Amino acid sequence: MRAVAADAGVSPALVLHHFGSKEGLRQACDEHVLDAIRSGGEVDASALGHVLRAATPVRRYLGRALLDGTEGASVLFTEIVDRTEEWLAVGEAEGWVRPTSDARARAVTYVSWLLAPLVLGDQVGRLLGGDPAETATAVRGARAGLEMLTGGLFTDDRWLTAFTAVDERESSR
Amino acid sequence: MRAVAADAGVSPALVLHHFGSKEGLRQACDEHVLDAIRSGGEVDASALGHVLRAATPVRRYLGRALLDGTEGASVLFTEIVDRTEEWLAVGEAEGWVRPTSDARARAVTYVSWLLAPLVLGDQVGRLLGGDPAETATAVRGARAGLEMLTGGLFTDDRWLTAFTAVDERESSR
DNA sequence: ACGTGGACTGAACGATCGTTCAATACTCTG
DNA sequence: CAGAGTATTGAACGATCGTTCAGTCCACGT
Repeated sequence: MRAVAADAGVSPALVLHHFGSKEGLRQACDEHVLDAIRSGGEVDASALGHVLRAATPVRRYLGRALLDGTEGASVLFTEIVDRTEEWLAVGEAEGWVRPTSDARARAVTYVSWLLAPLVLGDQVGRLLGGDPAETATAVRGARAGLEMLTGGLFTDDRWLTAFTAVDERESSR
Repeated sequence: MRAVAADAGVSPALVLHHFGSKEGLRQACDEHVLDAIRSGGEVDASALGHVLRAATPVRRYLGRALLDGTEGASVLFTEIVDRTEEWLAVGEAEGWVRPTSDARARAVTYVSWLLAPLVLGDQVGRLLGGDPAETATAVRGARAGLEMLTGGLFTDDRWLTAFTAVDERESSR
């Protein structure tokens, strides 16, 4: 509270006066960040660019909220997953998305992948180029990701079959 | 400190006696979690199973450490990325990994994808089945991920070209 | 001009935090 | 059994936390 007030150049008491409590301020921050993300058009996979280009503070805050399980963040996550699942279903029907055995799991995993560089932004940025706030860094990772999603990373299904074997061995134990 | 001591059934003073300070306890936790992960054999992509099956508290702690930029967690992240890049290079040479235009970015993105369900474990678990601690839930997501990496998600390169177009338009502005 | 309401502040309160310290209980070695 | 070292504790200290409150300053409608 005192740090926030100092950054804003006001007294701690004023922050309380406007937001009621610390929790009130936190909810206001949630709404602000969530609105900032949603305002980038419809919340679906096409928002990729907006999310990746989001300013670093917003990225950090969203990552923290997602991890802490904030109610607003959970709602946003579910929202993105639902729309992504629909979007992938359309693609499947139109033939530009491969069929899957578990549409829900694929949508959830896809979204978590989409959000991964966002949550792990500091780590990714550190290894991909000095400035984590630099857009070019995020773009570089995004291109690498799209390459993997287009045509795949592996040329055969050796890891998929290996995983299946391991999984069956584990679960039968 | 007091909560940790209460959970351990001892006094707060004893925790300080053993770990010196709160920071000392935190570093000890870092080492414990990191060792627990590393003990699952070599730290490379084959550790996928171990990481995914790690107990939920460890997962949560690692996620938080990764996000907070703990030194130990940063070292671990870099370590995994380096070994993954080597591993992918071998696969590329042997023909079971597709070539890429940016090996480093691909390794970083791959690792962040690997860690995503781990960091976002609560969200993923919530949408994939009631119990986030349940192994079956993580396995379901892992299979969906491997499917996407094997043969790809998209059947053509429409999104890759679309992304390239958007990126060039943005960067020329 | 006046007063009413909201923006805004400084000081303080109680709670909680990490930490210190003297003192006690316990467990070995000689 | 005596003694040394370790484990363990309760109480307290100072710092920081979110919050309260009485009061000041300022803008604006009548």
